[in-house]
Amino acid sequence: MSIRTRFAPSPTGFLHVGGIRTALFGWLLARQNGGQFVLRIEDTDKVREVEGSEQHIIESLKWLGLDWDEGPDKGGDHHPYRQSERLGIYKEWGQKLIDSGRAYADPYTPAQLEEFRNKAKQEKRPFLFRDHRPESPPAWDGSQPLRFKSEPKAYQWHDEVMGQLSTGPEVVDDFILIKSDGYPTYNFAHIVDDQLMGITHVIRSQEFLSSTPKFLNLYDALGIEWPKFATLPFVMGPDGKKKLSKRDGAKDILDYRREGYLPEALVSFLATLGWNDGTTQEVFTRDELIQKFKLDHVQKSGARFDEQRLLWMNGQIIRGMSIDELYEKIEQSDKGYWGHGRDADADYKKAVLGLVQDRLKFFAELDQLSEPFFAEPDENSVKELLISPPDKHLKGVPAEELSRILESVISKLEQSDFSEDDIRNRLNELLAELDTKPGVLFPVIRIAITGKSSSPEIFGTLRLLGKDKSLASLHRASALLDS
RNA sequence: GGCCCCUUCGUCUAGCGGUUCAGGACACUUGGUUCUCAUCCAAGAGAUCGCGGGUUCGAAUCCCGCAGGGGUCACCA
Repeated sequence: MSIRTRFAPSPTGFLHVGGIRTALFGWLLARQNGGQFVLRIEDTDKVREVEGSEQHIIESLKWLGLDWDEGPDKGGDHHPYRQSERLGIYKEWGQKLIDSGRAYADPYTPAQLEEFRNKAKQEKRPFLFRDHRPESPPAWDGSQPLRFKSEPKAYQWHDEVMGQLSTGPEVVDDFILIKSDGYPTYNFAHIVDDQLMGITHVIRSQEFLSSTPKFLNLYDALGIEWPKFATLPFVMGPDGKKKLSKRDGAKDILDYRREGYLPEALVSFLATLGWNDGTTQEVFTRDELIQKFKLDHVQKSGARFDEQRLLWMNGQIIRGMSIDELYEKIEQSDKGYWGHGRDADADYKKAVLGLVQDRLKFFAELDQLSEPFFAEPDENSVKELLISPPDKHLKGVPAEELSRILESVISKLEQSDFSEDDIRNRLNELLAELDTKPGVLFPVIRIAITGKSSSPEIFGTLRLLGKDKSLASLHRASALLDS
């Protein structure tokens, strides 16, 4: 039988890395077995719904390359894929349960319920709704909540990640199937839909673990065979204590796109957050993941989300690309990353990439790193950096000395054909002639031509800037020192 | 509070009874790559495997307690 998994977010805002990882694992499982991945929107809570969420979720998944075979935007054999469009189905299934004596109308008001709860609390015993089952419940007319009539028993089941699990009958209680507004609860709707949609593996995060026995009781009442369960541990926030949440500042996954992270990096990072293939491999391509991913290698404990590691992984992938690949990626993502170089010539931009690739960790840094190649150095920065240099080699070198060095550089480079080799040779000559250290000469040149205290290596930078611009900048710096 | 889950370097993890006084990666420190930042390469520091009992010739690995953390007990998902 072919594997079918689903990702079933509720449209209550954006997706963060936690949600994406759940989607990713389901997607991987489906793809590696030639199965299907279904996207279902669980929009049964009209109060919490946030407009535009569905589109946002779809965009996030698409960006990461997690494609689905059936979903609200593309249909499928089990449509519709929005729960709000399936209300008739839930009603029908609710009726089935009433008919078989496994559901009843809940006659209590919220105030009455509250009273039951308080009383239980005072008596220091757990509250169970089934202790208050009405003797002769009213006929269900849709205005009352429809409740599941549970048959408490101890359960034992297998979880693909957590292993063997068990609980006693005390956790199985009567819960609401359909709310008084006519919408089903998650507890009911997901079971009906998973069944109807032929979902074979229910992959979800840990907060549902303790509800599972209730679900099992409902599967049994409906005569449905249990699917396989895979419960994923939480992705923890930076403090390592609590699960990552929007409340505590978890970022929208599309923020990473904005900052110029690569989907390949996010996918690899998220997959290895709580999973590994047992080797020392750290970065995986999508295809490798599809091939190697195993649910039983998933960690049981929560993993902290470490943005440092993501940054490193993104840099790794950027460095692994050819210049043409890198160029295309940036063009496709957002030309705005170029900033000052937005309108420059493609070949020139590629040459710039050749120099900055090694220090580029995410695309949003590109403007800052590449600025010297597109804009004249800022005079104030040049002045500042030469007169009170943070550079340890330059510290204490008198202005007259710097001025003298700059003039020698100018006269030396005026004779150069500005090939990289020639520049190197001539500057090496100059080092010998002036009896200065590279630690002094090179920073002076760097500051003069870039206005920055750090930049790519000096010979390549000079070559790419070209003779005219380089000399002009050197002249300007020299004049600044003299003034 | 009841129930359930979890517990190896700061972080992500390898490890599934012996070849491990615990291996890799991120981060950190130091050195090298004519200069900076970065990359790359080396090296270094960093975990008495939550604690206490067992079982065993032998335990991070099996069993039992305890502690700590988390989750859940909604007409939210």
